[in-house]
Amino acid sequence: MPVAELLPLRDLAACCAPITREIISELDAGRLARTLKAVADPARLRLISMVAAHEDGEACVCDLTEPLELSQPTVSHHLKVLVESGILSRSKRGTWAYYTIVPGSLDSLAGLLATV
Amino acid sequence: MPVAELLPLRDLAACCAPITREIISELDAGRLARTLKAVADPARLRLISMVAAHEDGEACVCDLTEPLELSQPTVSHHLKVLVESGILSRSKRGTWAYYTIVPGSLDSLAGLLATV
DNA sequence: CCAAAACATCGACGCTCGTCAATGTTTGTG
DNA sequence: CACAAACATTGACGAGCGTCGATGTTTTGG
Repeated sequence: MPVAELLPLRDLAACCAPITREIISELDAGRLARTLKAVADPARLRLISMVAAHEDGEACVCDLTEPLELSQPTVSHHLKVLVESGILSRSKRGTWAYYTIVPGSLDSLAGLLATV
Repeated sequence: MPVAELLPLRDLAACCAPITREIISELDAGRLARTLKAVADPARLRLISMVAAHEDGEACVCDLTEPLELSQPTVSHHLKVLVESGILSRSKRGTWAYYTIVPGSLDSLAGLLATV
């Protein structure tokens, strides 16, 4: 089944204006909050940072578990949250799962927060 | 006692580079996550939006309780979280408490998320 | 076909968070 | 001074979240 069916971030960036332009609707507030919650975690922020800084902009779980000092299931859980939010994308090659930052996703999210 | 002693947002914007420039430290990740958590809530997003859209960019609790369909203590709680995060500021005039968006706060937060 | 490696999923446990009713505090008014 | 209005604070409850150990799934290698 295709992965890119519902990407909350893409929906938000396409439909919504920045927070301070007009009063955000109850529905959009809920969707934006869910995406922000995905980023509002120390472990997930570090994961994003580590994926971006890694070679070729992609990293597998084994690269991330040790420096994060978290168990492998926990890291997999966090990565899943980030993928479901449209911030990371997952591509499996062999036994390894490589994670990449979805281009423009963080900028879209930032754009919804910015005043201008 | 003075209020503007520890403003997490101001600290973060002053000390940290965007997430994707270099690997964020464990300490900075925790601080940035706390600030993001303050925004990652539907009610608080709508509060920010409503304060920004209100006349003169400021609003009191009585202006916000009814359209949010939340109790007054809950609204006060959310506003307190936003003030402690450095996103809103509170100024009391008479019996009323007026809330305003701290200039540049949202942009600083957005800047930490943006890729460029 | 069997064993090992790399992840994903599950179940469970504490802890935090959002919400409200009740109460406290401060300011203005008669 | 007494009363009302506007908020803030407290205490409590249920829901959600981060974490882990244990287990399941898939792929590679012999």
